[in-house]
Amino acid sequence: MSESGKQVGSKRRRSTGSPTGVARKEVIIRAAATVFAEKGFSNATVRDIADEADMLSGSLYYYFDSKEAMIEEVLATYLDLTVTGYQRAADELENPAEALHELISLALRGVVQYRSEVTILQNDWHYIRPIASIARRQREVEEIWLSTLDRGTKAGVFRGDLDTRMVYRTLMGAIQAVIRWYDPRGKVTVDEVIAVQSSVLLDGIRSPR
Amino acid sequence: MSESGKQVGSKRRRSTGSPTGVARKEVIIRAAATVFAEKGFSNATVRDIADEADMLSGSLYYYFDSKEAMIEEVLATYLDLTVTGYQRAADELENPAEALHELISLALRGVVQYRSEVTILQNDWHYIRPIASIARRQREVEEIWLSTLDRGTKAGVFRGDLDTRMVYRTLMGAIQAVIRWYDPRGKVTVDEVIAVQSSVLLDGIRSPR
DNA sequence: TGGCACATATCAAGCATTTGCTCGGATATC
DNA sequence: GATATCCGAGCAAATGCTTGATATGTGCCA
Repeated sequence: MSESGKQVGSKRRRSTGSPTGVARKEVIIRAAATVFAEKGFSNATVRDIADEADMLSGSLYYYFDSKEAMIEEVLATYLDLTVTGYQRAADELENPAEALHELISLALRGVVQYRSEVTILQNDWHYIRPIASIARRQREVEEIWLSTLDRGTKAGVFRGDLDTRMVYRTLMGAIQAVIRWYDPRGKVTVDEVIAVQSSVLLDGIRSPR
Repeated sequence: MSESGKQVGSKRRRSTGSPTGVARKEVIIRAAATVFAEKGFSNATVRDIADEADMLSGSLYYYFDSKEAMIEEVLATYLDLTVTGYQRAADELENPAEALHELISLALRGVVQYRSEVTILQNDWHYIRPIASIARRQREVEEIWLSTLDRGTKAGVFRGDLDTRMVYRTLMGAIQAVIRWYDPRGKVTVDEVIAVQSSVLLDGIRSPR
């Protein structure tokens, strides 16, 4: 928020080749994401972030109003992508089981791809919860999942004896916890994780034949 | 660590009635647990803890060497109770499905009962991971669960096509996430949560008949 | 019983460091 | 020369922890 017209210089490039304008801001955001994920929000210093972005801490404040404004922008992009991704999947797939499988798959790929963002979102939940713009988007996510689950229950594909919201939270808990143990450099592939989790979770809520 | 003979005064009680010795230490530990859970480790100040324990920050250092020593003791008790509880359940119940059901149930009750400790364990995982004594106990927990799962797989009760460790982490993720949404003052009882989660998770890994 | 030495427990004050953030000025680009 | 960008220095507040003094209750011996 409170962006002005400073993007004017975004297309310029100084002879040294170091980024300016929007590009520089992106560098800072990436640096902040890395540092926040590594040390946690309140333990990461603006000096750490500046180091990672190859500048001095004072210079950060040319682009951001505060440390908190940085975390907000770090998470905004990820949440936007997530919401629109879920929305499309839920809209396009009529079969509720297929839709849910796709949601689970998308969620897991997101967790792996946006490792820093998800880590921050979990570890610094206390800090983040009060930020309205982020809470709103998480509510949107919840609604998409809930409606998919409800759709499946009404269609008789999913068991009807379970509280939908509780099921949602159970699924999300299992999925998001992946961030704490999955090692992208290890032997296990994302697809294997998707296979195991969607298998366990889907079988757990499917109607008994 | 490095306790001397200061427990001599544990049974004493000064005329004011304020606790001393071991009792006072317990008060501080409870205060620290509350504050750490509320604000996160690095954001909680020793002055916050002292306030909660009705004393001045300097006095804390009569009982503890450092702020980090406090979080260590806060978690030690909870982890001890958890490990022994799991161990007994796994030993006593021969039927793997029953044993796993009991483990899930114990875990969920623990999450609700030791809310502060579990919250800390999750939010400040970065701080805590390096603490050897805690990492060791968490490994013990993992082993108990894994052996129960393996037992069930060998007995044909649980599906054999899933990586056991991945299943364990999926279950644990779902269970521990409960801390973020369960409200003990709400309408939902712990038993209902146990019912839903054990139902979903157990059905998810049970062998198809 | 009274009084004294002692260990326990807490305070009050403050020190050194770290932290988020500010600001005037330098530098480069057009 | 104007604009965009970044530096360098530093300030005010907060934080973990230390320290010397002080109070409080206990055991002991005359």
